[in-house]
Amino acid sequence: MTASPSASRDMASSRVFDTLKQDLIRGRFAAGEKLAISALKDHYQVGLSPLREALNRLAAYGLLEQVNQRGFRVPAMHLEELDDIAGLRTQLECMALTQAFQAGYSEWESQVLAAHHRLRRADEHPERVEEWEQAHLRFHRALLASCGSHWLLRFIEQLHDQFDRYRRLAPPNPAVRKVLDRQHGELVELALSRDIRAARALLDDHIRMSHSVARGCCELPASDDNT
Amino acid sequence: MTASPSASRDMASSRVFDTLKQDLIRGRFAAGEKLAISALKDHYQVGLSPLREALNRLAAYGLLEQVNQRGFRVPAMHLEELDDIAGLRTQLECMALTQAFQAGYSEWESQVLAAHHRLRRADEHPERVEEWEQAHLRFHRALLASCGSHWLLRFIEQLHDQFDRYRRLAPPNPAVRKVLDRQHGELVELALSRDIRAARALLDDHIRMSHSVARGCCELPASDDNT
DNA sequence: TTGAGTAAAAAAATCGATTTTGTTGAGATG
DNA sequence: CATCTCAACAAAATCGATTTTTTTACTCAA
Repeated sequence: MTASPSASRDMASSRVFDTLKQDLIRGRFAAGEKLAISALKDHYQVGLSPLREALNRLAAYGLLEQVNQRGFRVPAMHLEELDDIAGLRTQLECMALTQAFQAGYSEWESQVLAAHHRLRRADEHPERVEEWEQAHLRFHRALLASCGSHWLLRFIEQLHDQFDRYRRLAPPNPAVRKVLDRQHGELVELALSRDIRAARALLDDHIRMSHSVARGCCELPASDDNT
Repeated sequence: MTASPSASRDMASSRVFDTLKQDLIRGRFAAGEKLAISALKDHYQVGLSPLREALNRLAAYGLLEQVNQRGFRVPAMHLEELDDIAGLRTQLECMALTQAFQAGYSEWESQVLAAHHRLRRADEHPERVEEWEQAHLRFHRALLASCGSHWLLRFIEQLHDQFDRYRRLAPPNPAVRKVLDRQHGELVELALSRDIRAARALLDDHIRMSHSVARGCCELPASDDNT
């Protein structure tokens, strides 16, 4: 789940890194907001050192900004940046998809099918949003997993997190969700039949649709409020 | 120069981040080596907290590995990974180059010319290796700077650092250096004439050449020694 | 009223010490 | 002789307190 630190459930800094990361992606903090370190310390029940280490990791990961001598703040959100993220994500995922189709064998197919099954299961309980989100993330991960490039997967993961930060601003939309879900199923079929061209086009559409949904909600939130 | 923390010359943690980052890229530590934190503390003349914060950032950046409850270690180096890095770097830089050519205007052209001039100047003093390295990095940065994608540039920078970690293992080779230098000049010309196709091919060659040089030295160092 | 200067308060960064965890090796046991 | 246990040690992670820097609040002069 975490990007960089081959995480450990035993370290306070890793624990707070994971939860803070999720909270940032879920939009629990306002864009541009300055983080009050001592408040976080109380909220997450950790000491200063592990908290600061987690904040440093998140800043290096791009989910926080660290400024000179005045702490950490949540990055502002701009329509422009969303477009950048979505466009690059499309390119990198299509690249990875192509390689995954070329390199993937039966183990990969099994993992994709399994992940898709879990995603459909999660679909049956629309109220458990976080479970669906996790299954969704894992499905897309499984789809590209066999691409063979550690670094490409790493960047895609990072972009996905950034993208979700925008996408999560949008309210749930059952109609859109239904379309996206159908696309997931089609992606699985195209993966099994190794139809690269069609799969790339579909993945492109898939991201484009989430993109336009997120785009609709991006202008609303203030881009630079301070606290 | 640094990737994530909009750096400040005033923070101990940022200072040690920068120097440690350079030392890692320059290969001052053996691949796979476990870092002795208290030794680093003495060597870099900082306290534990800023040092640990820097280590955490470097781990999130991918220049260190953090393991459970046993500190930090320098990532092992594998031929396989070098190929991954080089391949992805080629793709991303070609992508950025194309966009840069489309979007770049006179200010960009000026910056490219200026950076190239500084690189040629640095060439005149082969003994000042670090100056050349910096000028080289800045030249490539200037070439892609106008591509318009913050995230693409960020990933390229990260890959460049990873690539250099391998490339720096190779001993200086004046013959290769001469070819690479000529290519820099040609890239400038192609940038000014906006010859995208030729420039992409040349950039591909350029990276491929560094890649093969680095490749020659990658099998020698032990891939997983512990301390 | 505004603006520069300054002192008090708040926040961030850092330090030193403590706690926790992992590692090593001697001795006991099968 | 191999393996297991457990104490002693070393290292990492964390805590609490201190130092440094920024921000705020206030005074006084233009």
